Amino acid sequence: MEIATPVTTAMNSVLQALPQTDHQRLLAHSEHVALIYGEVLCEPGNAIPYVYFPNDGSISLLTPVDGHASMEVGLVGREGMAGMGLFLGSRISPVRMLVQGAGSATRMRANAFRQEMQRNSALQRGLSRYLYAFMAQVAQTAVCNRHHLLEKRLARWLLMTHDRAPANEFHLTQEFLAHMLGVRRVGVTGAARQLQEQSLISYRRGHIIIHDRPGLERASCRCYRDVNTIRDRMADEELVGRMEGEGKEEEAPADLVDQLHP
Amino acid sequence: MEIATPVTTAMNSVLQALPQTDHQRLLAHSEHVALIYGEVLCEPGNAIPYVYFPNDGSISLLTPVDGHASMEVGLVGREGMAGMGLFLGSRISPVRMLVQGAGSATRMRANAFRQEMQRNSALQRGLSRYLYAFMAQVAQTAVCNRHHLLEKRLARWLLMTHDRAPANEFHLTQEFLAHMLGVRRVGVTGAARQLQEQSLISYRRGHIIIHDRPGLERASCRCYRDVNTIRDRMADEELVGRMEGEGKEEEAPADLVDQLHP
DNA sequence: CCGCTTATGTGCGCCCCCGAACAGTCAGCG
DNA sequence: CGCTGACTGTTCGGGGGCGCACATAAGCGG
Repeated sequence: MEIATPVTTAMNSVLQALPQTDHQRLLAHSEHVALIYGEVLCEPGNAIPYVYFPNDGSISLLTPVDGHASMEVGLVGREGMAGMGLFLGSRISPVRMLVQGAGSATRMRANAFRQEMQRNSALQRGLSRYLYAFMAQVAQTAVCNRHHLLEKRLARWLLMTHDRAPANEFHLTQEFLAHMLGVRRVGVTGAARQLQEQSLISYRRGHIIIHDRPGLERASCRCYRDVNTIRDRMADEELVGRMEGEGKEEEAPADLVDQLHP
Repeated sequence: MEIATPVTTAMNSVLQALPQTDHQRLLAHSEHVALIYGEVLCEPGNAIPYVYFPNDGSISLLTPVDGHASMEVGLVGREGMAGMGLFLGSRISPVRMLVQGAGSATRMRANAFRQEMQRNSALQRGLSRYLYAFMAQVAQTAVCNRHHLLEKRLARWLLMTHDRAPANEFHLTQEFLAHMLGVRRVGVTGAARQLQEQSLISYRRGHIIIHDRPGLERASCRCYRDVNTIRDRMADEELVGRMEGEGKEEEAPADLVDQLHP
């Protein structure tokens, strides 16, 4: 199951999965806000003012490098929440939170969230599951940065953004893209042109249109699929867990040699 | 505060921070095991048989790339636990768990851990805090992979391993190192020689000796320091939180332009 | 229609790292 | 003592991405 193709009336998945009463109480302490392209919701090292549950659009999490530059390590859409530091017991964000795809979100003040979280075990479970998937995303980004060509990474990035966007087209400059991917703008120019020559996308002065999603998936590295697989497996496991209770354990050791010399 | 220089009689920090009664009950369901260099504790996609609380030595977490190769995204020593998937509600590990520095650990079966975790809120808090620091480590690895030269990344890796090792020297081949860093072995040969020429380390047939730790820190990229800073800030925050209860919030928006054109 | 800003495109030299193949060297063991 | 396997060192061409500088073009306000 994918995040599904963009729809106009989306709703945050974490909130949606909550029992009705929990959901209502949480909404009572929240507000609905627009996410504006380029807006910075929190700087690294600062206290987190709000947590955000995106409905559509997406929030990019950026880690600083060498004190000044910064690049994307994860992307939050309606499948999750931005401000997970609070969930883990810190008021301080280690990352920059940047609106990368315009849209809307439900937001909640830090203190309200902390209180709600303590008494709402369904919310805890939902966010734990999300965190598992998110960590897989960050880890995959780490290896992807190291191994894959820019063109494939760009394709993956566009797919991830498209999954979380309300439409097939969105505002997005090459300068911005270069910043996210941690490369030069001219690098993006070249990679984007190659995707355009394959009729997968088209772009024009900060406006990108996705034409051929399946083609884009083929042009992307496996990381896109692998991250989705891990997320969906987690979701399946949750369902099974609810139905049959506790499962059984399993051993699975091997040796390094198998990896180094397959 | 650093992880501190290696000592012979170390104890896992997460366990140590628990109240006496919690600690005892947890140990009653655990066992002490040796960590053997090169041992694979869990393969990605498999059920997690045990969680490990290292006392000394370290466990490397590896994410697969393109289905076969895999490289390190995080390192677990006595500051944490391996098998965090269980903490987040999944029985399945998304990463390979590989013993990278020989030593010892306290381990616990998956089911026992899940039961203990549910009723032990001190353990939950401790692991949440650790997870926060660990996520920062993974995120930093992602940007580090993208931006920093091999020599600096190697220095960082050696420092991280040294922090978690019981001695100033440890078994470690260049082939292994190349695997962790996601580069060719010959690349490691060159980078390691440069560190050796600066008298920071010496190595010989799978045996590395750290000679000049401060020098190694200077040769490393800032990522080493930055990750430690985040971890320590989290620890401080926890102490303050315990003493004065709830704090106050803070706003901190800015604009992307500040980042792109500082 | 003009000029300014923003966004995209091109060219050039450079260098780190890649892939592959091969040579040297130490350790352990029969 | 010599064999064998494991570990380290060297070389070569190639290419992706870098930093820099400059050229073009689309939007926008006056």
